[in-house]
Amino acid sequence: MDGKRKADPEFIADSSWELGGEDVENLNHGYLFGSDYKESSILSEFGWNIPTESSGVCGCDGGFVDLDPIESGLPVSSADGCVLAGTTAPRGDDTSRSLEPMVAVEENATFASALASNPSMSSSSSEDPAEKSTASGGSSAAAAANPPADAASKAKKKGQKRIRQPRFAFVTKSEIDHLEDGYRWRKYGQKAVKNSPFPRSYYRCTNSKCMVKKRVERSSEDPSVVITTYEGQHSHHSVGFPRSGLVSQEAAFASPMAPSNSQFYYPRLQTYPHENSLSISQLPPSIQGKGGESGHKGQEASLQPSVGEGLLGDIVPPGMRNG
DNA sequence: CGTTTTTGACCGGCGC
DNA sequence: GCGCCGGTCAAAAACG
Repeated sequence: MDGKRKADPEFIADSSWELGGEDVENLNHGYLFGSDYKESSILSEFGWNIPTESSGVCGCDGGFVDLDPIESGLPVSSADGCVLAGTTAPRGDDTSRSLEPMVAVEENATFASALASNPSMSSSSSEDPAEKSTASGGSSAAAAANPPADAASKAKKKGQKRIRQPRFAFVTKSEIDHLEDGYRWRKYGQKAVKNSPFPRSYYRCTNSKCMVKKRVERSSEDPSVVITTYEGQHSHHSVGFPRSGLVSQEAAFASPMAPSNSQFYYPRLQTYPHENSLSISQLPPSIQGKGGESGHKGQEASLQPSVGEGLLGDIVPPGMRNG
């Protein structure tokens, strides 16, 4: 009707990156970044200091994969199978705009923790436009006070092009779409994705002052893969997330995946026996290829500590939790 | 009763 | 210029 506010002019709608189909099968835990950014840059923007050395979270050789989808054509996978997905490689269809940084994580949790280990960041990163000031419209919930972002205001101007703000995408193998990350989110929309049978869900932080948004979708190629994209930084503390099972899980994951020199550690994963998902590495070909939807948990159960409800744990980028 | 989810429609950008 | 698509809003419904 009348007032529909248009999308924020502030950010470009670029959801171009996508997981490489089969390549994703190997995805266990790794990090991926679009060619546009370098991991450090991206992370920095979010206030995350993740070591980009060669060791990543996973035990694989290269936890971090700096991919250049565009040029290489992507999906990259490390020898160990760490890997990754490509980002926006021009699929030919349409969206081939920009890439977003992507991180692949194993089951839900890992990356969260990893990131969590680096708490030093101020949310004052440079531009975190309050995402969209457009929100002014305020939907029902949060829109109340959006960060003053002057820039945002300006950027929002119609004539101006939105500044593309860095986004951080995580690829997780989980049956749960919405992984817990310590913050409360309110779903404000869902849309069918063109090349995927799975819809994409849009979430916004419930904190009235926080404009952080999150996009969650499943890979069309591999239903068991969930792609979570964060935008913006939280301007408040997290509500807290479950930390039970921390020890055991941590240990379990740590061994196999955490490199000794890595700063990452696998934190607390919560175990939800019934909800659990599968470990990527152990996915049967059937699923990997796209076998069937991941319908029920337990399918493959897992040899690894499975985390049931998607728990990202402290995934929240430090910068986002500054409050 | 308050909050969150669902769902259809609208807006803007981009490609053709 | 037109059509497609992603992203968001907002009213109603559902849920705790």
